[in-house]
Amino acid sequence: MSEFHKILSNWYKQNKRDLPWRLNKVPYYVWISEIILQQTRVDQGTDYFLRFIERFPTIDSLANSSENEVLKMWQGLGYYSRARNIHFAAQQIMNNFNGKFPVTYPEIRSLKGVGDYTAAAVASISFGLPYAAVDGNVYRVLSRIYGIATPTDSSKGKKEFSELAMQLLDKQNPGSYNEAVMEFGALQCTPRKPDCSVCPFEQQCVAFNRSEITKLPVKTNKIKIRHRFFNYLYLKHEKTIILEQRLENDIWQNLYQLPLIESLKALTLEELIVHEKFHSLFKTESITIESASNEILHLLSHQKLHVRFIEISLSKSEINKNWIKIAPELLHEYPIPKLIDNFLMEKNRNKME
DNA sequence: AAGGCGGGGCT
DNA sequence: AGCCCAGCCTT
Repeated sequence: MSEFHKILSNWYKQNKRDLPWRLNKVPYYVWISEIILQQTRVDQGTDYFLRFIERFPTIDSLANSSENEVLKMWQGLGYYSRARNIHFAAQQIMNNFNGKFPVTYPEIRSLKGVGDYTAAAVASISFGLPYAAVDGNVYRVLSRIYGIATPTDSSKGKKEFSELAMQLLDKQNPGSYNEAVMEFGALQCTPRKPDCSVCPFEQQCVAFNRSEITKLPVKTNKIKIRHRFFNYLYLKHEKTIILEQRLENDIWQNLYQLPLIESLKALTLEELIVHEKFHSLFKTESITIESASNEILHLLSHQKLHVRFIEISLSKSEINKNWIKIAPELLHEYPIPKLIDNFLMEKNRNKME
């Protein structure tokens, strides 16, 4: 056992967390946990994992559910393509692998939503196969200990780090090795303010010895924020409410929302009612706005949404084709962005009073 | 190679 | 306000 493995495994024994997907390494559970944890903190994903496997205990039950049901379990977690891909991949397993979770790296990698990282994680943790999982934690830990300044979001960097990770991999215990590096990155070698005074790698850590902890890892990517203006219509028709599905290739794809008028800038109510999209939604001109909320700012990683809710009473003749008319009691069946859900919950609560 | 995709926590 | 999180897919 190399010095690196010795230090790491010793640290892991003392600091390993009890996480639900570590109790039972069946591939289905490991797979679901890895998808949920993509770009998602353990604290945020844990409850989702427990609810997901309770609702869909087997690959078969997942494959035979509707996409709406799967998206509903994902509501509030973000990056919803993960849920759509999980659903699709469950059907891949039923159709291509006879309902048995695939047992080789290339087969696992062929599942929709499973990239190099997730394939390596599942293959090593569930099947003991010698593949190094390289995630954000691994980039950070290796870049610091070995003093590597190659940008982790470049193809050169991805290649360099994955090759180093494969060299370091403990091929006798690839699963626990991968888990240990990631756990070390998550708990000890943290992105900001790591407590290097209690780090077992303090002696050999290149970044620490050069006082370059805050400089590593290097990322070049700079994200640009796009501003968007959403005017949501809360249309009341007798006791029902109106939803529509977002089918565009955009945020919240396939989730449901209130009918939306997006504009290029913030609109006054006067500007809204003469807006082209507003007119195209309604057959008659006699629409009156009952009330409108102030602008709510909703922040996404790449977008800043300026959102307003417009309340309108509707006559029956004005139900649009693409609109779904539902009773409020059925809202729990529809996957809805958290932003919309919060608004509707608030409306419902007021009604109860 | 670059851009798009959520929501939340931390500094 | 900016960065990051057990990344992946599309163009």
